Amino acid sequence: MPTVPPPEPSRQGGRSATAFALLGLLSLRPWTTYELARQVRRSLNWFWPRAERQLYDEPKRLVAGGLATAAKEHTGMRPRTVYKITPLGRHALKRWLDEPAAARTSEFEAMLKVFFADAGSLAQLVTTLSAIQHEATDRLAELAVLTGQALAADAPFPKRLHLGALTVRLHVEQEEAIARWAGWALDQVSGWKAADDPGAWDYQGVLRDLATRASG
Amino acid sequence: MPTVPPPEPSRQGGRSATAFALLGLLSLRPWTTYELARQVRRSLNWFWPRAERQLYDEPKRLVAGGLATAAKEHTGMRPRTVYKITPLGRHALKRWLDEPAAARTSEFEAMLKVFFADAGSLAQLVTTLSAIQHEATDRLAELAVLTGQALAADAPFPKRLHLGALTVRLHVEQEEAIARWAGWALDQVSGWKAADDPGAWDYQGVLRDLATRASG
DNA sequence: TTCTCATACTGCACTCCGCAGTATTTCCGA
DNA sequence: TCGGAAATACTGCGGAGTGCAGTATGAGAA
Repeated sequence: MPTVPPPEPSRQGGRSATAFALLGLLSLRPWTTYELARQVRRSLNWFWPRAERQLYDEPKRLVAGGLATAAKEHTGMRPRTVYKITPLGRHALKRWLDEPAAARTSEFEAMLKVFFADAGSLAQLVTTLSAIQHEATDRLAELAVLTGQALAADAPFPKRLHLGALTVRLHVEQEEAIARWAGWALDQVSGWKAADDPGAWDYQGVLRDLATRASG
Repeated sequence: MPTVPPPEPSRQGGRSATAFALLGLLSLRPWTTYELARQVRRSLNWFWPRAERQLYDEPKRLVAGGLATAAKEHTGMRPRTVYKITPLGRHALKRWLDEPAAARTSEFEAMLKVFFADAGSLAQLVTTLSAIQHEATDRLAELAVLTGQALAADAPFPKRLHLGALTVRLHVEQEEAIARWAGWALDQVSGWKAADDPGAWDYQGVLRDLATRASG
């Protein structure tokens, strides 16, 4: 038996997940690029963050592939482009749902600083941990606002709230987990002598606990 | 008075966080690029994933900036490069710890599929949720192995285990949170009529609950 | 009427990635 | 002891994605 060459599935016609993210939004209604950018920032940013710059290029590729159409419109002298999904686009979207998704990845520079904290001072470590905690509580506040808006009577897509409820719940739990962890970590390091000297802190006990939790 | 030009702090001499990730490893001991790549895969991959390709280019930039030195060695005919941190490199690493870290971001394509699940079938949604759950439990198993290895008597950096304990604990809790969420989500959708029709499911109740949790 | 903010983009340089390609060495089993 | 697989040790290329700067017009508020 050969050892695992399952070659990373090479997506739907070679299109990126970003393409399908935008196609997904286009399946709800037509948008201008600017609106698309705002919507990505509001919702998709939580699990598929992309720079605004990208959001001006990607729809052009969708049009080139026949998954969307572009209509040039005007607001006075100012031109704008409105994108609309095609039947081919809807079909591609459905098929994309069947393909295995890429593995989750996250970039967390602050954890890099925690991991290499022994190159600096205990004060630096405490500052980094506090910043992590702040970021998490800020995001929780943002999620609260978002959820409130979604519940308002004039919210944009009432027929899709069930999916919003699923996704938002994950993000709230993630942020809660991070905030809790940061609080715990701050508590633990308060007993350390230095960033490279945990004093009497029982890290072995913590690790043993994690080893069993993770395998159970 | 001008409005907000606090220009994003433009990292330590314009170097990327990836540069400091490798510099952090080099602060522990000298490594060859290949070893560096393996170590990044084993540890940093959890919070700072980078492709192997990148890890062959980045050390060259460190050398160009005087933060590391490169020594050409040989294993028989096969050449290899060993990188070593310089005093300037250690200094830069310390100063990097003082700068605010970039915001956390995560790419989670499967959640994109959950969010746009109403473009497809309920079966597709269930498959996606199961895959998410599997990925989380796989990672928990991986973390258990890693933790076990770290506790072994001949583990590589015994003086740094306290930092490992902090970081691993976050990852375990994150994966647990995702696995729990996926289980809950599978349970909820089992009562749905279709991906675009949640039947009698009380998503409003879920959202109201989240709104208060997130703001509390 | 002036100023600010929102709208609506493009170009450029750079980082980073995936893939393919090219060697050599080491190890393990037949 | 010989052969093949896996580990070691890289480079080149094209494309995705980013951040920043730059260029307009329109709408609303002071």
